[in-house]
Amino acid sequence: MTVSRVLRNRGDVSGATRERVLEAARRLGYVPNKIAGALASQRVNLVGVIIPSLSNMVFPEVLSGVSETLENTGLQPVVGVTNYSPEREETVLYEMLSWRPSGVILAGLEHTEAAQAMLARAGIPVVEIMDIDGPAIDSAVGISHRRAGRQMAEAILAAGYRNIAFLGTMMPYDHRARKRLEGFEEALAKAGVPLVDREFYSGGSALLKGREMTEAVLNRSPNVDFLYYSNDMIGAGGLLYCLDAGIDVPNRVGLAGFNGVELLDGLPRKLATMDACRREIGRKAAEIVAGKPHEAGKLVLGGDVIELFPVLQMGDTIRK
Amino acid sequence: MTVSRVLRNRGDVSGATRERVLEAARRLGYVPNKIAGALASQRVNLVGVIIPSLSNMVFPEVLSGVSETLENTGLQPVVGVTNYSPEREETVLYEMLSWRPSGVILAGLEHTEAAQAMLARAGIPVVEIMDIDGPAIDSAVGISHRRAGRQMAEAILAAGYRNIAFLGTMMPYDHRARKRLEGFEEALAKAGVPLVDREFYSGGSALLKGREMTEAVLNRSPNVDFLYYSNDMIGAGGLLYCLDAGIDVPNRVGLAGFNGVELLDGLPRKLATMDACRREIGRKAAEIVAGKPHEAGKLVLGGDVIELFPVLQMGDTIRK
DNA sequence: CTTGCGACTGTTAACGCTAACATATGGCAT
DNA sequence: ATGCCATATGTTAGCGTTAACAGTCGCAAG
Repeated sequence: MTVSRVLRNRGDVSGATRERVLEAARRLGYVPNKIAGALASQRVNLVGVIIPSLSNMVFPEVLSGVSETLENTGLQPVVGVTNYSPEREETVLYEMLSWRPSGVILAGLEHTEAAQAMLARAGIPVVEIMDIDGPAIDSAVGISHRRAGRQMAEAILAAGYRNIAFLGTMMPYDHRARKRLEGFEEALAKAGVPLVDREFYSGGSALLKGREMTEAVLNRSPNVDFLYYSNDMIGAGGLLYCLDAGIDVPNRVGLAGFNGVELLDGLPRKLATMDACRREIGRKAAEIVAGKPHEAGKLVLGGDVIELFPVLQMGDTIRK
Repeated sequence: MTVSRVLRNRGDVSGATRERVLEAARRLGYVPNKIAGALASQRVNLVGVIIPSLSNMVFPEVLSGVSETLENTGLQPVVGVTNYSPEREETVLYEMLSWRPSGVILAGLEHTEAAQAMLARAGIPVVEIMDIDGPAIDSAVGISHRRAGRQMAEAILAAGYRNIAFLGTMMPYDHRARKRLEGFEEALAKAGVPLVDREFYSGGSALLKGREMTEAVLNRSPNVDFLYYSNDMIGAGGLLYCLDAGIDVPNRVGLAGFNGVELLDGLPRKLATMDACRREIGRKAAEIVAGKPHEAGKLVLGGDVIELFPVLQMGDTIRK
């Protein structure tokens, strides 16, 4: 018990004993067994973070926000990756919940029924991030992708473009890209402007795909004067293609992406985009998880829904 | 006990009972408590993976390799990020070991003394990855960065460049970048060619930094005819800068990076680089961890050291 | 009819900690 | 001296599983 007290800095232990314990622990290379500790205390300092992918820069940045905020709370993030598969998400979630974490942060509002049931019964704070266009299980932090799509459409229309094409991922489970496109088309429709062309891809180097898709669209639909990309990486590829091909950007063709990735800063011309508040989302989500247990000891049922507002960055690829 | 047997598919249970158990579990939303399970069975299906960063594409790719291989073994990776800080690595490692994982995979051969002691005493497979230029605690999978630096230097010299500059990260703890530079300079020295200039950076958008550093170096040392970058991202920035500035690549100035990132495929010209075998390293490391326990039940002491050999890709930025 | 065995289910004692309570020890006011 | 409190340490009983072993039952072989 005294050892336990020393190692957790809890309760009174005399300086001399504390020293003796620490010295012995050091000498023996003793590492406490958190498994036993967690079982006994019914407390686990882990927070599950479930995201679709690590290979674009967006989720790692969310993760940074989470880690940053969790750092001083004694909580530790444990990440799981789903590859945009709902079944995989369910499995990962089950695995995580079986370790009884103090909270779960996961991307999106769409989950399998079983996953939703697990989350609802888990009795811990659950924060769904990135998206707020839909009902949340508990808390949510994110932006409205539908609104983001609308806003971009409005900006493009205001700049006078009328022959607009969409280029994006094929992933059927990238709900946020889907919602952006929906909002985008909705705003176009309201102005009586149809989407002239669309092109989808999956896998591969996004930058390269952006080039290829852009070439394909411009060849197929020579009258297109604006390309809206579902993410900045393919948008950057498209921009590089246009510059190579000597196409006048933004006069002959305008371009816009989504996310506001750092990479764009190094490009010859700045791509128009909307920053998705990734780091901020991570921070806020972590705050919710870290803050919840304090609230009167008993878990509050209805969670908070925090909407963030991405700002449109016009860059150099939409004509003024 | 019967429930435990059903849920783990172990031992004999009649079909009827099995069904009843599963149905009850479903109805109650029962999620087994792995903490208790792990304590009782002394088995934990987690593998700690400790890496310096998630924000360049290199470690996420290693992670993919690890996950891929672990997928069919019942083991689950748990990642920890150190931000290139040895102290943080020590903390993360301590935290991980306190959950008694089945193995640890961590980047690099350089660790604090305490961390080395913990690893040596942990009694589990330990795989140090990315680098093999130095003594390993147990197993290691990686490439020789010193050799990689040498190889690149030799290729550059063979192409006839003589006024060579190095551009890289400042991070004092990026030992692998340091070793590459050491190997590079060593090979140059052997040919009697000194490094003409060097420039370091830290933080910020790598692509943008690459541009800025390249501009700075070319202004400061106009006679420089080759730029060796410590990673592909800044190399790509440099390449974009040169193209923008109308500098003849590879004749007036040659360029080379390191890593072989996918991004390069989308660039207007292909940057010379060396692929660091990232995914393969992840796979091999995971195989070692997954394979170890089988070996006669008792942990083998001396681990394997697996050297991989990166291939030099000349791209379009070294003259033939 | 007994024996033995396989299929199935149950019992008991850990696993290594911590919450909660119990017990020493010493100082200080009464 | 007495009681009382604070400080310091010890004792006990779980936490929810699983390993190991102990039954029970039915059936086929001897």
